Amino acid sequence: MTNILLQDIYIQVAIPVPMRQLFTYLVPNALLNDKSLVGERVIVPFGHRQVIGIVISVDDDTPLEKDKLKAIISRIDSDTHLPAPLLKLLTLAARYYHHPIGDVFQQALPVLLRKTEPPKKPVCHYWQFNESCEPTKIKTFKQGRAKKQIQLLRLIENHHKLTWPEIRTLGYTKAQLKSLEEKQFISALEKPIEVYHWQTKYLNESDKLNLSAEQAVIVSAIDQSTEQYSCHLVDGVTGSGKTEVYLQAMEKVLANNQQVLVLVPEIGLTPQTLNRFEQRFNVPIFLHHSGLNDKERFDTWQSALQNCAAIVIGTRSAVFSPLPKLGLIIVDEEHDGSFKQQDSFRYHGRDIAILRAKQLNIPIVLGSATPSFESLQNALTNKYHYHQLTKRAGKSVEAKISLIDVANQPLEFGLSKPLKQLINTTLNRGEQVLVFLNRRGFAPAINCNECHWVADCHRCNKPYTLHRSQGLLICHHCTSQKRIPQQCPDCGSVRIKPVGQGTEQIEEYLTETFSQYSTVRIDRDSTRKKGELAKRLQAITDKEHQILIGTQMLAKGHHFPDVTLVAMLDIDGALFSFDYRASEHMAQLLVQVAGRAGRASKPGKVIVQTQYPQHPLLQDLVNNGYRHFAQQSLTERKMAYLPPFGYQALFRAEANYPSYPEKFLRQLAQTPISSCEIAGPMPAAMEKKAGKYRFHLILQAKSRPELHTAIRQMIAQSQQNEWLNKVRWTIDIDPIDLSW
DNA sequence: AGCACGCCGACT
DNA sequence: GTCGGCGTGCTC
Repeated sequence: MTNILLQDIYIQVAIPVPMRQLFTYLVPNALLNDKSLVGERVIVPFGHRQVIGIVISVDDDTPLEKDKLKAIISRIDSDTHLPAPLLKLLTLAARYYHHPIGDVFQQALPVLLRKTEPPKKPVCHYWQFNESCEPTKIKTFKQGRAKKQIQLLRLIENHHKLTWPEIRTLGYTKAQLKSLEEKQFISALEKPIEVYHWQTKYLNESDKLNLSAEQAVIVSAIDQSTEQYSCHLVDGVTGSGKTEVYLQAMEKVLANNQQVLVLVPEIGLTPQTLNRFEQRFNVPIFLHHSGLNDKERFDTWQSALQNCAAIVIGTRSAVFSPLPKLGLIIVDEEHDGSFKQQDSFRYHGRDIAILRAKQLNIPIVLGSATPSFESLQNALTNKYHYHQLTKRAGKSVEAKISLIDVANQPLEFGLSKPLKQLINTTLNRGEQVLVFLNRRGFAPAINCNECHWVADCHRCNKPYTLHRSQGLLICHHCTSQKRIPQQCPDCGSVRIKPVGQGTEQIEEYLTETFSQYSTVRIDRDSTRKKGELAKRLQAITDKEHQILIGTQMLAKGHHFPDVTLVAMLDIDGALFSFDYRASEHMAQLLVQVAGRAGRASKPGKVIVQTQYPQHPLLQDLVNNGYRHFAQQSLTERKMAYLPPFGYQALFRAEANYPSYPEKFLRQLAQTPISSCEIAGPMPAAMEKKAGKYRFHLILQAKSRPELHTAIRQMIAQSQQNEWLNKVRWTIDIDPIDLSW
């Protein structure tokens, strides 16, 4: 390592370690060329190993001791150079969330960029119906027994072409595909992905709908601000035509040869969304979600970067797609909690999207039937353009919500008599019923009827959930499993019984009670298998089932026009939660579930079972609707300086011993800071989880700058904290779930 | 997060 | 005697 060969060029590199800093390196003369280093990946010596880092900036001087610096080993020169705006976005995000910058880059980039060898240029593999094969051969095949293959063939026929990721998401295997290919019903095609250029036939006009007056106003508002930042909140009930607004807003942007980014809450929604977009636009569309493997994700990333993708549809992390010609961002179901990452780098996909739109000077559209209170507040104070879609397409009416008081009446498996009667009459009319219970498993606990012993998970100190179909007790907090005990370990009694109801139990009960009808359950357990969710949803649409039971999975995206009765069994928990957001989430869930049901000719009805029918929150929601409810809650939050009127940060610390996290946070709370309130340290609502003891410290300020200054002071102080190395700790900016 | 260094227990 | 347990400290 001689310094003679080195020119005075110092680069700041983001290294994948959990440290809130950049590392400075020298660049040997031999590695300099006319390409800018900024945004490039480099291999650097780091401690006793070599790692891949990303160059954040280039300087010609450094305050560090120059002879202690190391030189980079090599540059990974390829076509994976990060565009400057994305680099800036990630740097800003790291600063805003006070998260280690190396980790921010690592999480935002596809895993394959962690490797030195970048995979080759993506090609698009797809399967197409073979027009030249004999119709008679197909006819006989379709009457045959290879059910899955027949379904798949039909799908490929209907879609003209399907790619492997799409086929896999729909629940089919490579084997089934190969088999169809061997029979020559379909053929595999591949083509290199090309740079996208606007073409006259990019739009399928025949698919286009006429806009209502309300919709037209929104579209023209967005169209008028294409060259500048503007945020549009589209507040519209289910079926009011939000998607059509998105599509027509995208039209101008695509015609302008720009790219569009669409964020959706979960993968469950992507195939549908893709379908609708593909029918309208003849442009390359790429998906980005957790169902893709590393190669596929990299393909999307690369295609976006090379301007081969016109539209990227994806979940939370798609907000970091490199889109050099991004012209519009759409965040669908913006209120959805899944936009917030709930571990390590706790960013909010929607908020990053807004930051990105501001940075690029482009419009962004947030859509929801139940906007988050933050967004509503921004709309009411004119930070966002607020658009309401009040009319449902066609003549359908919004479902009416009514309450059933269950405080003084016996329940059978969680269902009241009047509710059972309603279910019965609805089924007899030949209509479908949806029973909603946000608790999977058979029962949320089991206990001993003699000594009141409860089976608790020892790692979390919380009751095990009984999963009877699997014959197991499963802890929903740490996923640990245990056999069901035959005897009470305390008193030896065999009278061990389930307590309370979960979806599994309700399904069993309803199947027995209404045995002439078919029942289907939709929750994480019953849809674990790939394609199972799509299959069950299709079966519901095909009216194979009359009774639908499910958790909040049922509240997302899908519409069930033949469901005319929605029953919500247990929402009381949210009425008395210490978490001030619980009621917001309850209201959103209720309105979302209600929106799943009914159509013009058959309006839906929503029944909520509650012990507290007079509770002001419920009364307000039922009588005055979501928006009034939201405004009431916002008034209350304003008085208490709660978000969005105050700004919060949550420090979490955990360790294997209960005293460490508390001591660490107590010392952290001693940091001299101004204009911020500190609450805690207090044990987390789940003090013990997966064997670790957890404490919280909440910081609250009346302005963001004050909050960030205080956090910076506390981070600086934490270096001297004597318990620092005994705990793991993280910062959560704008925390949503305070319970863990 | 890795990875090395270092200082104590149960093995051939 | 030493293999390896994981506590501690460092990384431009």
